[in-house]
Amino acid sequence: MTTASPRTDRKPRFDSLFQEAYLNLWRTYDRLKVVEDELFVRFDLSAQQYNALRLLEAAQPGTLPTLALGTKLISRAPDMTRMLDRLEERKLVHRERKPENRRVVEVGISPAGLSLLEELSGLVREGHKRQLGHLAARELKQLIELLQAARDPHEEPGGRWHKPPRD
Amino acid sequence: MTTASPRTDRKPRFDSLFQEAYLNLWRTYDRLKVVEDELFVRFDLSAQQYNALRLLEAAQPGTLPTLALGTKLISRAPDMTRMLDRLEERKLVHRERKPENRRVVEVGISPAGLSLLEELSGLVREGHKRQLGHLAARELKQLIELLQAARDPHEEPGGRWHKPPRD
DNA sequence: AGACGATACACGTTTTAACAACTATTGTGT
DNA sequence: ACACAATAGTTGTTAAAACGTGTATCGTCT
Repeated sequence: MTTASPRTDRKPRFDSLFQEAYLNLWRTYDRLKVVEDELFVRFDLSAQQYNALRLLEAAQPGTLPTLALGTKLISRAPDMTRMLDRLEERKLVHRERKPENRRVVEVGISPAGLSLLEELSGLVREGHKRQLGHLAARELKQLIELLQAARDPHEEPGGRWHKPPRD
Repeated sequence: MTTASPRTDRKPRFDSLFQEAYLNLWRTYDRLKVVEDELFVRFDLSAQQYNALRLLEAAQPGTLPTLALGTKLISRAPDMTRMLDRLEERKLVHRERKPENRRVVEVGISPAGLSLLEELSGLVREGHKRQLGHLAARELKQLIELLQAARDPHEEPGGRWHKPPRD
């Protein structure tokens, strides 16, 4: 026999605290993503592509092999080739097969790519402020800490995103 | 003149604390999503489809108009019709045009849909535990609070996801 | 009652994502 | 040196997302 009073006693909207946390994470990501996408779409970029350009900028003046770049992205990308095809077509990156190991393709950001990043930098900063500008620095730091702790077991130990041991 | 020592002094990986928080959010969502997707893919479901089924289950024994269901989803879905097409094809939901207002299509979960949810319920619970089981209840609650605060200005006041005023 | 705007979906088309299979190149063991 | 496995990308194919447009229905105003 089930208690059926769908109006008054709010049934616990979540199955567990874990689920509640995850769904809140999902929802929050989705809402904030809207703000960011709205910005990038004006430049025919995805957040992922911007992320790639930023990584290539950071690698300057060096370059990165295609798949190495793929593993550094925030969100995994199973199709680096075509993503870079699109960026190369727009002359934002350049690719070159290395003579000493003809398997790897080195990717670097182009002057056009760098100037696009510069053009975007102010807007991106404003965008992030619109996303989270209402939170105090203390809250932001705490949020970052908790997010790191949340994903910690799901990161590879050596990886770029692994939380450094506190102290 | 720029200080160029790419090895030792780690340049501040983020432009601002806002960006650091958002990218941590993105990364954490992406890592935890992997765990969830891995589960659902075995049943040919997406997290979004599961979410829809859960909402229809909660609406039981009633039904929901197509677009009303769309707005309740965690992540917005601009193509409810075809998503429901797929679920209907698998007999997990049923649809019916209302006679008194022939514009709206009411969607309800089917017995097959309910039994799929039941089959999944244990696995989903385990999945969420694998995602976040390493955090203490106190941390989870704090994380939820912060996530709510983070997205609060981006939610419609009346909406399902709006934070209830504290006290 | 007929015109007009709003509502609720459905559909056509174009981009991406995702997965698997394939090619070229290099390293390794015998 | 030759076979074989491993590496690094690429390409083909299928499925899903995104976006704008189209269609039926209803409400409202005159």
